[in-house]
Amino acid sequence: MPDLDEILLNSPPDQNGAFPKERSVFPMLLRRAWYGLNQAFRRRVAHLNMTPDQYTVMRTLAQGSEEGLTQKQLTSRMSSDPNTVASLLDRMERADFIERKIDPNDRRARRILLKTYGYDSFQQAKDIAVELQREILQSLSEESKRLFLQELTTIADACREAAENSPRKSLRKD
Amino acid sequence: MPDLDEILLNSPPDQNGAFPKERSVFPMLLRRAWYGLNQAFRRRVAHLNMTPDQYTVMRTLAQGSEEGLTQKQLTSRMSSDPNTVASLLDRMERADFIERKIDPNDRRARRILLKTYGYDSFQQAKDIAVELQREILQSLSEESKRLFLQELTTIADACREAAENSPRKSLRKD
DNA sequence: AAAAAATAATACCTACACGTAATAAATTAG
DNA sequence: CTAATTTATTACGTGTAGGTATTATTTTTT
Repeated sequence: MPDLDEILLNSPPDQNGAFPKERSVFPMLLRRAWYGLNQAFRRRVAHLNMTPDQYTVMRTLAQGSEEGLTQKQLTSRMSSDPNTVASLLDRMERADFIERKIDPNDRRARRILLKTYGYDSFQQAKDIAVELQREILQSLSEESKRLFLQELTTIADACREAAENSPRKSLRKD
Repeated sequence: MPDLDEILLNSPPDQNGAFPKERSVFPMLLRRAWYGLNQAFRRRVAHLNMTPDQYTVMRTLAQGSEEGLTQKQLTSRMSSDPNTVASLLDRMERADFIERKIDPNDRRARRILLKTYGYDSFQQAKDIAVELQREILQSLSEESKRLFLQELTTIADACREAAENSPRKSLRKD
């Protein structure tokens, strides 16, 4: 007795009436893609003593303004969470990748800056990231790739949207 | 000075010559989609005292055979890792969702079975999962949805492939 | 301008990802 | 048939996701 998801989304049963062994349901596919991508990248940059998420921070910083980004800005640009970003930055500070400076305009905020060592490590990791991305996207034709990235943009926005419309507990102020 | 990824993958600059604020690079999009999906689902099933990954376990078990699955099988079907699955199952056992029985044919292996409470919780979560999925995929036309799931299957496989071709450290036996 | 509300970050907690090493049972080799 | 090897799981460590509560500073209200 297949579930609803299967009826909605799965590939049709094969000649034996069995469903293909790897479920083609959307969350499962996204899971496979995300974990696969991360595992590949984690292994390829391990020698730089850097993790995939730390690379994401550096990449975001490198694209940010000269005066650095606040943790708030980082959190938003990375589609992440303030708690996660804070502990990520703790480790990156200890690793000498970045430094935190208090924002002169708002002393609650900290501006995050890439240090020289961080920037150099980032440059090396970037080549690896670009190559990995190329390898993976190569599995689609030029046309499919274009469509896929477009559709994925729509889906990513819909996921964000769904998250925002699913309140944490209660947003009521009693 | 935009990086290579931008040249390869980003949307073109807007009228002011600036790149759109949300990067359209593949890993960033995948990140947004995955975290958004999980956050939405986590919040919607929080009242069932269940996490997204625990749901994935239950879903996989519910689709498995009558005699349950071994942790090895679970790990593979979830595209996960033996360590992660072991600790996930520890918590689910304590929560009374599942039970572990030693496989009579291979006493190294444990067969995981959904308990009644787990099955009932799963049934409730499933409706929420199906609805969420519907909401998200609704953002694409029928045709785009079909194409997208097809392309995502290809990409997910390519990611898995890349991970497997990126060895952990050395696989040489000296 | 003092009190109240909002905001940036942290502290602390549980859950998960995944690496290395250990353990135990099954399989294979000599 | 015992020894070496492979295999399923666990033990333990570090890093990330994200929840609630607290702290420090701004901004708003009266």
